[in-house]
Amino acid sequence: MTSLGGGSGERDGETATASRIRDAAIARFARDGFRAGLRTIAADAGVTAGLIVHHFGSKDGLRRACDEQVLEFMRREKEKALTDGTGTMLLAQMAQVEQFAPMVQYLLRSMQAGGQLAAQLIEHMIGDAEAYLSAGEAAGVVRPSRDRAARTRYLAYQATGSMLLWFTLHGADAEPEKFPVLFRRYMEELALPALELFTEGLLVDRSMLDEYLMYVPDPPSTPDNAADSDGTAS
Amino acid sequence: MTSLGGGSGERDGETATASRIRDAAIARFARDGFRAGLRTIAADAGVTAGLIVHHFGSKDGLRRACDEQVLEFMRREKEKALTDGTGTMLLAQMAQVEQFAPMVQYLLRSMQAGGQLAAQLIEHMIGDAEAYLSAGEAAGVVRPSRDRAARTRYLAYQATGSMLLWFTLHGADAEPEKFPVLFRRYMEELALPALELFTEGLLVDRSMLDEYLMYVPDPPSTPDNAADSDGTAS
DNA sequence: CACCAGATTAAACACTTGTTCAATCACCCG
DNA sequence: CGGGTGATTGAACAAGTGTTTAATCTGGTG
Repeated sequence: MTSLGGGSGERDGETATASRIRDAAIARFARDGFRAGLRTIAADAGVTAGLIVHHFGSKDGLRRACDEQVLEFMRREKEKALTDGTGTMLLAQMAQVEQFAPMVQYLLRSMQAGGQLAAQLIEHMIGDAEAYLSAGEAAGVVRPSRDRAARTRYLAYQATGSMLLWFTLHGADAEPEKFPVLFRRYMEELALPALELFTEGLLVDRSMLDEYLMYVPDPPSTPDNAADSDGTAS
Repeated sequence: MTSLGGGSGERDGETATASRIRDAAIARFARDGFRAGLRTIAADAGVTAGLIVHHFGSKDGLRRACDEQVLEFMRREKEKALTDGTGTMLLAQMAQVEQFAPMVQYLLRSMQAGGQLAAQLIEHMIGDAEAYLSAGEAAGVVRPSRDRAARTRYLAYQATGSMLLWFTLHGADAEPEKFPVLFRRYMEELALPALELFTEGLLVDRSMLDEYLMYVPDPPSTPDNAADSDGTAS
């Protein structure tokens, strides 16, 4: 196999070898984490370590190229499938495709490490969830919230974070071929409690919520909360 | 200050220097992650790198000692405060105490890396949540679930995972002194949507849940789900 | 005091890391 | 064919890693 036919081709101004290196790096970073050495990646791509820095400047440059590739891949795929508002479903679908699994795994690794890609991705997901939840509200299937932006962020963090933690603890590090089945297991384990919580809630009465609403002076709409730049300076 | 009076003293059979090294390691691991070098930790503790391996055998031995210390610290603290069933409140309280903040931060690092401590901790939290939710059900304030064990795991992963992700993305790495205020910000941002979701749910009608219950053949109780025996074995 | 065990150190070791450098190779243009 | 340009290599470098080893220091016991 000289080139992966499906997901990853050369970007403009990129030689075939460079993109091969980049793909090998994504796969290796996904498998071993970002502490993987340049020589290992070079061996995967059938080249030398020196050539990598010749093409990408440095290891950090290589990682930036990987980030960009994964992000653009996500952008492309997003239009081909409907999300459930949190991106979890989208990721689950992509992880089933053997070709795309490394990308998803790279993404998880990126979130473990907390890079810029992770932040961008989360913001994307929040944006999608915002649209999705708004549509749901308009259609009358989603309850309105007292603070829509806060709820959107909350749901996105919940969905993504729990998935991240689950994979971290269940050793998604190990064999990449286990990844798709792990993903399915996660979804199966999660579906019922999630649906229960979303349709029926957890608590029987409203006392805790009402107490909180009584206690907190801040009214529903806080425009500066959506930006999340700094917010509370005290 | 020769010894930290509050949280960390010598354990039995441990010299004062050893515990000083261990505490320095916890703080340094919390600050820089587990890739922190032995020489850095040694400098923090005012000793040499060789002495560390003399006392702990290896870097991994040192990390095991740190894990054990943090875990035992958590065990001790757990009895002094009521949890909200997920451990989040407990962590939030502890993070406010300047002395304990490194422990909490070490814990987050441990979950980022996915070690054994993280798995143990999550199991602890799930156990606590189990008891707490059961008590809530008995008291009539928590709705019963069709699969209590699955819901418990789900809630624990949600709470812990979203917190982990939030801190990873909001740069809890940087300044340790920012950690307590970051924690408070997280709780404030989270409280309203969480309470809303827990008391009112997200969806207006039950169609999605009913569809799922119709579609899935598996009845509520799956005994092998509660144990989750294999864990991180690979 | 002599002696020993443990704490502690400084230096070296073997290894990996990312990066640099000069040399070679391949190919395209004139 | 000549020449130049970028791809590519292998070796070297400097810095860092965890670990080992021999030596020194220290304190308690006979």
